[in-house]
This record gives sequence, structure tokens and C-alpha cells, in this order.
Amino acid sequence: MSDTVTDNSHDQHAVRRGKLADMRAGGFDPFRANVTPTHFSADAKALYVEGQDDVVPVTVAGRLITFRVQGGSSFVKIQDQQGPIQLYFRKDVLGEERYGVFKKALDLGDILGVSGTLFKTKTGEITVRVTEFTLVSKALRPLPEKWHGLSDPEQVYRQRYLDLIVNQESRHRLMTRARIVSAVRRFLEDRQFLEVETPVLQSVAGGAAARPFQTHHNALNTDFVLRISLELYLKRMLVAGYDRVFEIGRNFRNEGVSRRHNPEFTMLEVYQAYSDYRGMMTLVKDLLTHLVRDVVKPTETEGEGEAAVTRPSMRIKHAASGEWIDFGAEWREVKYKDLIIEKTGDAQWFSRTKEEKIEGVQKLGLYADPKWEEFELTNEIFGKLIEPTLIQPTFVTHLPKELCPLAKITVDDPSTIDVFELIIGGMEVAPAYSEQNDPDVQRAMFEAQAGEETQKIDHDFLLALEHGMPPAGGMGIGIDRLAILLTGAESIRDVILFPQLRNA
RNA sequence: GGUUUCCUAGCUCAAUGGUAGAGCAGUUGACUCUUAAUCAAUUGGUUCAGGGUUCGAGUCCCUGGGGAACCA
Repeated sequence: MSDTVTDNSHDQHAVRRGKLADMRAGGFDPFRANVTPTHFSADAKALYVEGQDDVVPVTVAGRLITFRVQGGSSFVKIQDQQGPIQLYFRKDVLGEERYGVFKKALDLGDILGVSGTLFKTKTGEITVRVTEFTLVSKALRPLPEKWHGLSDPEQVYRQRYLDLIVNQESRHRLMTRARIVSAVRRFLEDRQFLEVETPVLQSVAGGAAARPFQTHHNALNTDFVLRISLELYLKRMLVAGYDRVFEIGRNFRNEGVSRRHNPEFTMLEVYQAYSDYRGMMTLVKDLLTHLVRDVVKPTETEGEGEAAVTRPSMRIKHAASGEWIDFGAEWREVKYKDLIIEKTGDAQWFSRTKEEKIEGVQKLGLYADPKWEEFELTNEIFGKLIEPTLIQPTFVTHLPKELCPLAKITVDDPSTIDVFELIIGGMEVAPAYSEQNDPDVQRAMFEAQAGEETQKIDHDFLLALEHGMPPAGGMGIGIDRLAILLTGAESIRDVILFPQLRNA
């Protein structure tokens, strides 16, 4: 660099721009260059044949993440989708001029492609002896610190790409999420479920109780809401004769943002004709067991030092409680009413008056709003005192019918519905129902729930039901929450690539 | 929405109300098997923004912005 009056050697952005300008002046523009890798890093390393150094040629490409120059020879690492691979540059291999370019023009964060042969270093690391290299993108900004990585949560979320470049755990966690979604698809397709896509823009936000985002279509001059659930359109597909369908899609809820809530989140919903909530129980258990065993693949180590043995496990540590969730053990099944009776110690709880229930809720140390309905008072106990304690996989069955208008009424107890909620880690992970297919009962339930707000009833869905929907089991899984559990994450933001934040 | 708390160099962090520092990264040099490489030298600050108190504010107070935890 030429002598300048002001020393800007501290300004890494300026230094890197200077290097880029020098390269361009010398006739090379990295932004116009490219390479064709033959392998990803781990695949390349797997090609090495023990004892046969410099036999296997490879071309790999990635981001420069460590840089160790020792005079005429240097070890660096690049990182691609599969992880890091070490490269060895020597002056006597590359020649004085290219080696000089390597030493002076490259910076941490640059993206380069290299060709060479595989060999094993003294310390046993499979490495590429570089014979040729090409810079294919210049990083004009420096990487975060190499040892501590990036830890400012705000920057982690706003500049997730930096987090993913430097924080190994984040790379692994978010890749596991991607693999979970992919494995869910394969699992369902193997069982003849069809993946369909239904509208995000809807005129009525049905299938759940939540405040929707509102928007407007200009050409149609029509207001729309973003969907809060996939349910009602997937059931139309059951009417259509698609007997096994699922959708993995984004839902939007215009509500609070927290460790467990992002305004947009990913939901899986599955519907299977001629099944019911019991069938869904088997399906979801098989699915989650498969995900733990074949995707997350937890291991446990017994003993220490030389005697240590690592073997596959079905247990995953729950970040919030520190407890180990055992997916391999028997999954508990319990009725909602039994849990409430156990918690309140009152076998007659469900025949108490509203006043008695208010008193009962308060006696448990909870706030009880006199405006609440009776089922809301009871559900306060469930939500605050029971659900958070259900860490091991638990099917809570037969919820009060007021909690969901879309399920079939239990034959021998008309106050409950044929449903379960799968609770794991104190969180609702998967609700499932025997789906209501009686159009008249469905209409009555909608009307009871909507009250004055009759415009919130999806009449087009009711029309579809009148054409006949087969009996069916349906299930939903919050993919984000599932990813939290399976990756041992603490927050939904840790399993969403770009969680929602305020504009900076 | 409420309470608590955080915001200092590119990054990770220091600094009783009294001259804003360190490590990494950067720059210059040495070094042909390194693993957070090493060694020597060295640059770098509108302390989130704006007000206030004070002889003096990164530090105390107020307002605003953004993040986090808990609550609703």
C-alpha cells in the first residue's frame, strides 16, 4: 500500500478495500472469478487412502477461517457446508509470486477455491497440499473473533450468517432443524401421505384462536388475513378425496414475541382419513422416535478415560429444566380431567359452581378473573401448574370440548372431545383430534365460539363438510418447538434462522 | 404492555465519579508440519443517541432507540 498521511491500518474495511483495488489494478477481479469444486470438505477427506499421500487430487472451495503463516509454508482452513478442511501452502510448490499473493492478498473471511492432493500431516490431519488457488470472493469486512465467536445475541439474530460462520453449535443446531423437516417429509411420504400447499392469504382466519395479521389485495380490492392455521383447507382436501395429506407451512399470529413465540412459525399438519386421535397417537410417537433415533442420534458415554464407552441413546437434555427427556421409555397417557382432579385434590372439581372454581384456582395461588368462563378457570390450572411439569412425553387426552370446536365429542362423556395434546418439556408439541365431520355439529360449535362475531365463521368450509368428509384423525406439530426440544435449545430464536426483531 | 437488566475498538471483555485498557483481528518484521501456532514491534475510541447533575460522567439522573430475562 502506498504511503498515506493518515495511518488507516487499523481500519480493516479500508485495508481490505485497498487489497481489492490492488488486485483489480493487477488485472484480477475476484468477483469475476469462479471455481468448480469436485467435493465438499468431509467428502474430500473421506477419499484419503491411508499411507498414500499426494495421490488423490481434489478441488475444494470455502471461506477462509484460520490463517497460520510460518515463513515459506502455511496452514490455513477453509469451511464449506460440511465443515472445515485444512490446506497446506508452500512457497516451493506454488512459486515465489503466487505464494506472495497468497500471503499478502488474502484475509480471513475470503472465499477461495483450491486444487491439490490429499496427504496426512505429522499430527494426523488430512490436508490438501495446494498446487493452485483462486480467490472467488473478497470479504471486505472482518470475521468475528476466532475463539469466542459471536455472542452478542442481537448481532447473532440480525447477522445470522456471521453466527453460522463462526459458531459451530449454531451451524449444527440449525442444520439439525433442516434435517428434521426433511426427515418428517420422508417419513410421511413413506406412509403415502401427499404434501399439498394451501393458501396463506385467507378471507377468514380459521382453525385456531389467535389474532391474525391483516393485509389487502389491491387488484381485487379485498382484505385478507394471513393464515393462523392450516387446518380448514387440509380438511377440504379430505373432502376432495385425498385420504392422506400433510402440509409444512408458515403460520402467522399477531401476538407477543417471546422465548417460545415468533410471529411467523412453522407448522406441520397431517390428516388421515379413516383414522382417529388414537391413530394419530401411534403416528406421532413413531415419527418422534424416528427423528430422535435417526436424525438427532444422541449418544451417552459411560465410564471415564480409557474405559469410556459411547453408545446410542434416546435421551435428550431439556435446556430449561436440566432434566433428561427419555423418548425411548413408555409415553405416559392421562386424561385432562384426571390431571386436574389430582392437582386440585378435588374429585368433584368438574361439578363445582363457578364461584367454587374461582376460589379453588385462587387457593392454588393463581389469579382468577371473574370474567373467565368455567373451562378457562380450569384451564388456568392446567396451563400454569400442570403443563410446565410434564417434561417426559405425555399424551393428555379428552380435553374439555370448549377448548376446541373442531373435534368429535367423546361418546361416553359429552363434556370432552376425542383429542390429545402431546406435551414434552413442559410445552405443547402436538395436538391431535378425531376430526369433527358432522356439518351441523360443526356449525353449532363455530356459532357458539364466534358469538356475535359471525363474520369469523368459515361458511365455505361448512359447505365442504356438507358434501361429506370421511372420518379422520388429524395432528399438528409446531416444528419450531419440536426443534427446540430435539436440539436442546433454550429459545425459539435459536432454531429460527432469522427471528423477528424490531427494526434497528 | 409492565418489571429488571444490558449496550465501551471489527469481535470478546476490563475500567471506586478522576489520563478509556487487554486479548483476538489488523499493520510491520521473523519463521517451510501448524492446531486459539509462536516471537518482536505497532495502529485503532462520537463509551447507542440526546439532555441533566457535577470542578470533573463510560460510571449518577431523565428522555428516546435496540437487545435479553421474567411477568401479562
